[in-house]
Amino acid sequence: MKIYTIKDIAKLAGVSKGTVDRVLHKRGKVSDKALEKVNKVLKEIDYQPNPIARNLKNNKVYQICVILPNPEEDIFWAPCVEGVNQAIEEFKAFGISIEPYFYSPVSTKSFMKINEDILKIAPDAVILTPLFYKESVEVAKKYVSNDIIVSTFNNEIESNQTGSFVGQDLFQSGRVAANLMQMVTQPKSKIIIIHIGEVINNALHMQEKERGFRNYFKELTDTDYDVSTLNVLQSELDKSLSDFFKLHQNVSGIFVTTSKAYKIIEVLGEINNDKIKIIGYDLLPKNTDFMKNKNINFLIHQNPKTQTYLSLNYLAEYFLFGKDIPKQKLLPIDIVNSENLTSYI
Amino acid sequence: MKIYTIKDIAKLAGVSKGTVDRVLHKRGKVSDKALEKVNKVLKEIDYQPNPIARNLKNNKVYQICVILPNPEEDIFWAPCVEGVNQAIEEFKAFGISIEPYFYSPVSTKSFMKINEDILKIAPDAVILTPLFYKESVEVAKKYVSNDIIVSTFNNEIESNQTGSFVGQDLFQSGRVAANLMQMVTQPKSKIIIIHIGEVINNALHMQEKERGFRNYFKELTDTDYDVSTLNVLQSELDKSLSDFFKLHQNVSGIFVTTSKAYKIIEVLGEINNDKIKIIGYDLLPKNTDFMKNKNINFLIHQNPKTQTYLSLNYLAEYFLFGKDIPKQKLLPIDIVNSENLTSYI
DNA sequence: CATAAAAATGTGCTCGAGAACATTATTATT
DNA sequence: AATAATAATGTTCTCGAGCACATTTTTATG
Repeated sequence: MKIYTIKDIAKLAGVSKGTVDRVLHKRGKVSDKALEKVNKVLKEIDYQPNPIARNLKNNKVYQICVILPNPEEDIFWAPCVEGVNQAIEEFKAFGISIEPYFYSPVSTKSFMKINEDILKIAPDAVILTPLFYKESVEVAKKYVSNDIIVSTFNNEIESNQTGSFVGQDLFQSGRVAANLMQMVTQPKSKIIIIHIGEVINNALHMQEKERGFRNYFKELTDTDYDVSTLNVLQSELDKSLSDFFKLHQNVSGIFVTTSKAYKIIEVLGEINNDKIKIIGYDLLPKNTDFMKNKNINFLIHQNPKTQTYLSLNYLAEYFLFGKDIPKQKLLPIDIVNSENLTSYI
Repeated sequence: MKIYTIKDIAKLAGVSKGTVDRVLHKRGKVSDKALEKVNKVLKEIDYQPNPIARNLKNNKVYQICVILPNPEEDIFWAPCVEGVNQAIEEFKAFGISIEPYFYSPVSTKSFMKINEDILKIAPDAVILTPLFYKESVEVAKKYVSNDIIVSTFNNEIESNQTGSFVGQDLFQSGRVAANLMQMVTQPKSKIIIIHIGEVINNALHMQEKERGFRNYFKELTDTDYDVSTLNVLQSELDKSLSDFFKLHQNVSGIFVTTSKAYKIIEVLGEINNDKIKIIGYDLLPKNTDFMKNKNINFLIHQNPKTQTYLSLNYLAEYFLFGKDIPKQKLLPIDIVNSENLTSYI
């Protein structure tokens, strides 16, 4: 394998490297004769500019801001910080500066405040999780009009996003949960979908999961399951759940659409012990603990760490080597049980 | 964020960049006074050499050979070729030359032949799958003594390997299968472990999976399952299986330790239709087809493409940027059902 | 045909690390 | 104290791409 350089091409074409450069970058001022000579050589060889040399001259420090809900308020976001830290370590020697910024997941105000601050910093790119949909669309627009690349992860926004979206197909992940639920319960069972939130928000992602879950059972023509939905605030879970159980007996499966499945066990008590099958999301320590004692049957891993790291990786490779940023990357929907749990953490 | 260069350090320490370089690389010929001045500066700042500039001078083309069983003879290896091709595309501009070589998975002779050829080529690194254990240990030793880095994937060898091993914890993956089997069958069920091979070989990996599978059921004190093992040649499967079923009635689960689960359905016929639960390995087209019509319940994804790509990635980053090669990387044990299948391919 | 204007082409510098080579300072020996 | 020997330090070149600038060639105009 021979690596061709601009100098090689110049020699082969019988012109100077300046001319080759003008042809490669279509900067004009090249005679038809020279153009032809260079193009002929380019057709014969497979020239690819050395990405390392190309970058050397460009000794700019690129700045990327990652805007995250504070993991101290919602531990779900903690792995994202790990992803950020990993990327910081990996890319700092290449002149990529990455900084995390935290807002309160229950306060749109704090979210807007952080974004204003970051607009003033004027980084080269921002990565954000559109927890608050409307506000996110709004700030994304502002960033883009200031030539700041916007990448999103976890939740998508329908907007003229300039970076990537990294996440999961939530509808499909609902179907995955449904398939698992079918496997571990008997036909005609009673199943509850529970949305547990810290605030009552317009969370599209919960609805998508429910849609997928119900869609799967709707397709099963031979058996019919009794699926109902419960929408509760985390703080009111205790009362809501016992009220619900008074009305509905013999529940055999619970699908929790958020990362709060452990709350269910805390309320039901560990006495449940595999009578009611539970499927939830995310490998929070509390969830995995309950998984180890078989109180939670399956968890769907949304891989927040990889989501964050990958988003950063795309931006870094774009800045450093001019690689394309993929518009959308859907991560695998990982099914976790008590046995493959450790292989994911 | 300020990126410090050798020049910066030289200026701060009041010496020339030659002296700084000598300190950094411990090449001696530095007075105590100068050493102290430079070290003081180095202690204050976080200097990391620009990996890009460092590599620029070293315009060597690194050669990596990937030694694979021929995917035309066993389609399991086809994704590995994809992984190789992806790596070729990604790294060729950086001066990393990657070439796949194929041997017959049923012929140790062809394996040895390929390795002799590659020893003559004398690449910088080889990646191989130790399908034939003894022979692999032998060739690995030869490579290492010729200063050729050896990485392995899929199967590990206990040898003075100089590169990485990328694979899965096979014992644990057996446990994963067992947990799934328990979920989809009733207590006291009859379960068969089937090893289907193209040749009767000393395949450690099948045994590891069986060990894990049995280990899980042994731990269940409250219920006891009837687990038996069947070791068959692919060509004799039809007869062996019907013989087995004559002796054993009411089998409710089959765990296939290789990628040949589809063979079982081909023999049982699609009439089986969920009576016998089947768990197997690997997303071969034939397996995934049977998964879509719910004839196979779960597949464990060994991610051969990622295994190959990752092995190459480790080597590339080692050659290009001097990163450490991790000794061992265990990939997640992915559980695949009909719904998350597409998210993996 | 001379000269200016424009177009085409070539040259040389930059980036940061690293090392060969050149130069200066210090020590040893007579 | 003069000179050689050695140690210490500084200077300069390399790598490939890219671009500013210098130089040469071609075309236009009187």
